[in-house]
Amino acid sequence: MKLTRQGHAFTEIVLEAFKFSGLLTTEGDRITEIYGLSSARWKIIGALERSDTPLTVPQIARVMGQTRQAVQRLVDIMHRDGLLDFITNPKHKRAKLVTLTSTGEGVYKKLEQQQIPWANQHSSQIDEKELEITLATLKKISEKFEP
Amino acid sequence: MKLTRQGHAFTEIVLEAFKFSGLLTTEGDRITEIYGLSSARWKIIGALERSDTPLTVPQIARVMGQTRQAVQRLVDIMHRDGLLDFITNPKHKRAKLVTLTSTGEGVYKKLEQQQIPWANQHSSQIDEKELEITLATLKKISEKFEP
DNA sequence: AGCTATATGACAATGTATTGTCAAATATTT
DNA sequence: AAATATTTGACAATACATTGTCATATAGCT
Repeated sequence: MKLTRQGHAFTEIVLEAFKFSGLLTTEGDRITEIYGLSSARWKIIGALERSDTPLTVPQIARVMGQTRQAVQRLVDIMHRDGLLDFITNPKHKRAKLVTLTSTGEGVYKKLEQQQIPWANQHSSQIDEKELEITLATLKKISEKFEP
Repeated sequence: MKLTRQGHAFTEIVLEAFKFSGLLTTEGDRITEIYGLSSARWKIIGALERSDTPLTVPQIARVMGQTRQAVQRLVDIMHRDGLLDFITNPKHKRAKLVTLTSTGEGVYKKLEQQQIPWANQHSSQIDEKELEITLATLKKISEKFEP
């Protein structure tokens, strides 16, 4: 059996996504270092900020496409570090809702101030239409693998 | 400061790439499990197969966008498991060239037989042009972060 | 209401990846 | 040719992430 033209492009996209993810993680680690954070922890904060409502640990995990155990570990550390807080969940006795403390908010705002020009700069040379297609295509593909 | 429209799309692409990478790793782990492999080890084999010439550990790492230490660790394990071999590098006394053993070749062929229909199937519903744009865009962005 | 299935937190084991350091090999500069 | 800088393998420490298991909470079904 042979790869179709689409199958070939798909395969290359997969490999490029792995590489991209690794490079971005390094970049994120670099940006967040001075705040004692990391890419992984930044992503947790980002997921909370981007959500309209407070989230439980498993909900954060689903948004991020990760396991709840991985997220739980990070959330516990960040709680210990004073970045996150747990509030009672009226819907569930065990699954508390995770929120940002004011410290966590502060760090997020600082990082946002760096992230915005970073994103603007790195995307300025690329056609907007192409970026939209890339995003839509990645989402379309991702969906197929969501549990 | 605010995100430009491009900056916004860029940011979403970054988050989607993280998610995509995680989901694919899970998928790859599932596919390779019966051969005693994993996504990470499969990627090593793939990098060797895709290259015209034998590669050293640091070269594999650069292709994959990872650190040489991470790759070295996996290569050593896979050598111990009989999947890879080291051959003398005329250009460098320490940096040996990594090659696939016949066992490693065999596993790769088996995995390829699964990967090809997998890639064809998941990409069949998506416009080829969109896939090409996605790949080109990801590559364009990735470049900016290569060390 | 009671029973079953699923979701969650806690804990442990393992795999994956980065950072840091050192000595040896190679490349570059002077 | 010699001095200096970079690359590489080896080793260690740490961070990140998945899988598996158990007890408990919730949801769904009969």
